[in-house]
Amino acid sequence: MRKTEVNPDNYTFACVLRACMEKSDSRGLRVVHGGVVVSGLEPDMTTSSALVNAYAKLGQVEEACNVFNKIAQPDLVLCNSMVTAYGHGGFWDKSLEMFREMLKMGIHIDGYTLVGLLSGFADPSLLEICQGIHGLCLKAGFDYNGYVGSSLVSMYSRCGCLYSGYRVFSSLSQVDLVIWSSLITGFSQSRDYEMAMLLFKEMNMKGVKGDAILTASVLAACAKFVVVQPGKEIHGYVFRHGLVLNVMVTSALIDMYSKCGFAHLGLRVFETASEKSVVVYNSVITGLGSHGLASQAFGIFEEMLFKRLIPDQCTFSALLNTCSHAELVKEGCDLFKRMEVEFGIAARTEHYVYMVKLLGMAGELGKAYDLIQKMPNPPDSGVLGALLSCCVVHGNLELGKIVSSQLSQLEPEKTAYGVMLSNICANDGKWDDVRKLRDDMVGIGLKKSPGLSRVGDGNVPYSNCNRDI
DNA sequence: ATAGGGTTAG
Repeated sequence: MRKTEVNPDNYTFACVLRACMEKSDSRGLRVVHGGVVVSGLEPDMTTSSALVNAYAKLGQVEEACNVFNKIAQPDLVLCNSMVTAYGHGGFWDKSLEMFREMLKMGIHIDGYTLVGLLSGFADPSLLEICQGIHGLCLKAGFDYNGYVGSSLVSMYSRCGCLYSGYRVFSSLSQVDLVIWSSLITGFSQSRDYEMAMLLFKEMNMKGVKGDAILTASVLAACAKFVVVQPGKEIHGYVFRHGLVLNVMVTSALIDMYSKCGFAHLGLRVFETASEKSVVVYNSVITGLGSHGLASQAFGIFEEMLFKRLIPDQCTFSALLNTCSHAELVKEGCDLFKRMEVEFGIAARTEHYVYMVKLLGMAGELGKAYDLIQKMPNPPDSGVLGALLSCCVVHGNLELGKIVSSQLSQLEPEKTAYGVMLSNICANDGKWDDVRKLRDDMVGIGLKKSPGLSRVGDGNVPYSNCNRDI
């Protein structure tokens, strides 16, 4: 088009911007934005709206805001885009402010406005505001709107109030797949796995067929709760409903089998899959690695490189996890270096956790401590906690004291760290030190609540189960 | 030209 006489107009740019958004192409987005600026076209609602959406989707809310501010009299669609941009960025307060601004300007809100606004609320502390918005949805007559309905259901589940979500669900006159999906996913994410499975069955009985997103989500619930039987049934469901080719379903299946202890079944799903994404590879590497099958996991990584797939941070999490399970210290250190040098991926907190576990469990506590000192950001409780457990395993009281004092500064009310430290003394028979440490905890008003574990009997699924048993 | 549910990672 650029090589012909035909010039792009605002709508052309909006279409191309949408493509950049769908492809998550930040560079392309900047280039097209540049094209809009130099095209000589007046900044208009259509392109601005597309720009706001694209920047927000790629996490650049500030840039979205800049675009928005250049328009003197934004219309409904442009305002909706901005409300949604703030909502998706997690800036619920700014989203709400924008919403109020719209009302002040006399703009009549619609379903898009409410969906955008609702998407920003994700914390139990915001429940009252959420209820207010819910009230507004009812008063403005949007209770028939399926988009608003599903947003309300997932908003309530994000705020930890799932039974309010269930009431919204029950009040809807038309229930489609996405609304079912919001509800079922909500229950499985709130750890109410049994309810999630029950609703999934009920949905199927009503003749609604699950799609890839919902099926992957239900499989994730099976993985989280370590129940292979329903997982297998859903594997059959996947075949019957033609979902085998979907990479999301494939990775969820691999993960489900691996988490339930059947790494070989996960591997079989992997081998028979025709479509394989980076996530599919990551899932199978994680599964094999967690079962100590390091050489197979490395083999799959090689295959991935051979197929010219680009490994991501998660791939290296999986690989480092593999090394720590198989006590492969040298391989782990090499991979940690390769990740940055060869693949340009900066080490994140979880990568440091794996490295600490790898070095620490091998008895290289000094090296683990040195590595932590070199972290770009100060270590959080996850990294330090990993190091403290290694101190317990190797009976290193000296380092254990240093680490646990750093931990108690980060999380003063957590009692487990003091107990771990006292266990080092107990293993060494130093009962006077044990008593002193325990007395100190009581002295500052800390009380260790006893641990509780529950085991399923093989037929009855675990409820509230602890996977470490 | 704008909406809703989302697989892998401590």
